[in-house]
Amino acid sequence: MHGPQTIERSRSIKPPNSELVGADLSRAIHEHRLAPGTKLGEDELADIYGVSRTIIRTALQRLAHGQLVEIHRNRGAFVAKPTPKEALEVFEARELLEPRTAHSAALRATPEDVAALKAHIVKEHEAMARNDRGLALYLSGQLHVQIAKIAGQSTIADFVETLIARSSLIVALYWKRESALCESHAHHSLISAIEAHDATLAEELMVSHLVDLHSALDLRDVPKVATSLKDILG
Amino acid sequence: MHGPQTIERSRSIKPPNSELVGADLSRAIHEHRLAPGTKLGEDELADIYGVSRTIIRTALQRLAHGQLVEIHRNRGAFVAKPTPKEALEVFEARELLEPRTAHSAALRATPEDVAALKAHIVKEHEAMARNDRGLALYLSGQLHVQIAKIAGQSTIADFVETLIARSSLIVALYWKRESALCESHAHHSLISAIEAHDATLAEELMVSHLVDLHSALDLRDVPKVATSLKDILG
DNA sequence: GGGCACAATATTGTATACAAAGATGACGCC
DNA sequence: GGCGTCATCTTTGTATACAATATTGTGCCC
Repeated sequence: MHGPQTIERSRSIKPPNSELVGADLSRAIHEHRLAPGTKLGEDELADIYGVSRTIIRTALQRLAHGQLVEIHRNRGAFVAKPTPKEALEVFEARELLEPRTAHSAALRATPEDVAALKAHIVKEHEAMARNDRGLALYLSGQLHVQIAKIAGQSTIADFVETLIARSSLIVALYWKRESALCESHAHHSLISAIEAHDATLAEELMVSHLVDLHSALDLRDVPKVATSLKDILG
Repeated sequence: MHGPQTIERSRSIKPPNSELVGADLSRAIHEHRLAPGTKLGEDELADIYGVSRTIIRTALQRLAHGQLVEIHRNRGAFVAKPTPKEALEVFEARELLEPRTAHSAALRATPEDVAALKAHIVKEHEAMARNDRGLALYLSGQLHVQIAKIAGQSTIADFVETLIARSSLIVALYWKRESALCESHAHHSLISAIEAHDATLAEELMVSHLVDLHSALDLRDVPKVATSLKDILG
């Protein structure tokens, strides 16, 4: 069984604060180590991270604001389980924002930016080669965030970051296609366009990449990771 | 002097929770009763609302995530003071998102939606007639939020809500023009276009409305509401 | 034997106590 | 007299204790 137990606490000497805890949980969700719907008990997490519930609550509230976690009053926090409608909205929002960020990024990217993107892709490949699906997925999302940041619109970049995070949950629930190779190819050509400062091409590539991702989702069905009850009944 | 002291605590019998406190503070910021840079001391707010610092801290953290409040570690929370760059980004983001929401809203608006928008405008007029600039400003922003919600994209509507809130701070800092009449007119024609389901027109009107707002800002200067020190020196 | 009511338990919500960090003011030194 | 340093004080950060609510298990009644 995977769950909070599998999260390794950071090895820093100082006890982690809410930001570190939040980042760690966020990463675990990104990498699909925490499945949608998983209960995030406060005492449990407090034990794991070696801090008081105060820290944990702060971290959970932060994640809840980013809609990675749902908090039900008096019932606790759970890894969010986006509905098909929400999933659709997230991808529609991405299709609205990200082509624009790709465009701007292509115009503004410095050689250092491009180098960072390429280094990122290398790590992505390594993770895939290692068959580390979780890490590959995380890195794949972070590339989109990085492009948004290069675009120099930190406000929109923040939005994109939120959307990417939620996309990870959506992939966990609604992904129907196994091969992720196409993605890697899409990222390559995208970076090439950015490197060549071909904004129009970058924008077009981003559009088709997102459409491709979007079409790899099966939003008709109920979530694969069903409620425990439903899971048993199904 | 204006400040937290002027906030009337809600009269409900039950003590307010963090959501209520956050909403109240948010409203106070929207209405310019709390100026950018104002210190939001935890004990002070706890006294005002009659709750413990726990509640206040939760509320402040929520507001900080929406960038209405800045929290500096070990220094406390302050009403945010967007820089000119941030202000520009907020309006660029609005110019990217809101025309789209106006377009969708025009296509989807039900008669009830339109009625609600008109009722909203009436309240806006009343507030202006009463010379209640704060309330008028709040309502003016909320109209944009309402349009985004009618568009049926709750994800994007959330983004717009954030941007509107920050816009209120930006107006407090960078507004150079006194007359707000044009706004009212813009809102009128926008609603008419939505009522007529003329999506293209609604989109265009939103663009020009935002450009108009944007151009009414003076982003070259440093914030009007200066740091206390600067204020004295200037 | 099934279902409802109630009690016991576990978990979250809130308040408070204590610790740590920054801000302020006084004192002494240059 | 100005400036730096140290001590005091205020304010925030964290942990813990207590209260309130939801959940679960038990027993009774039908």
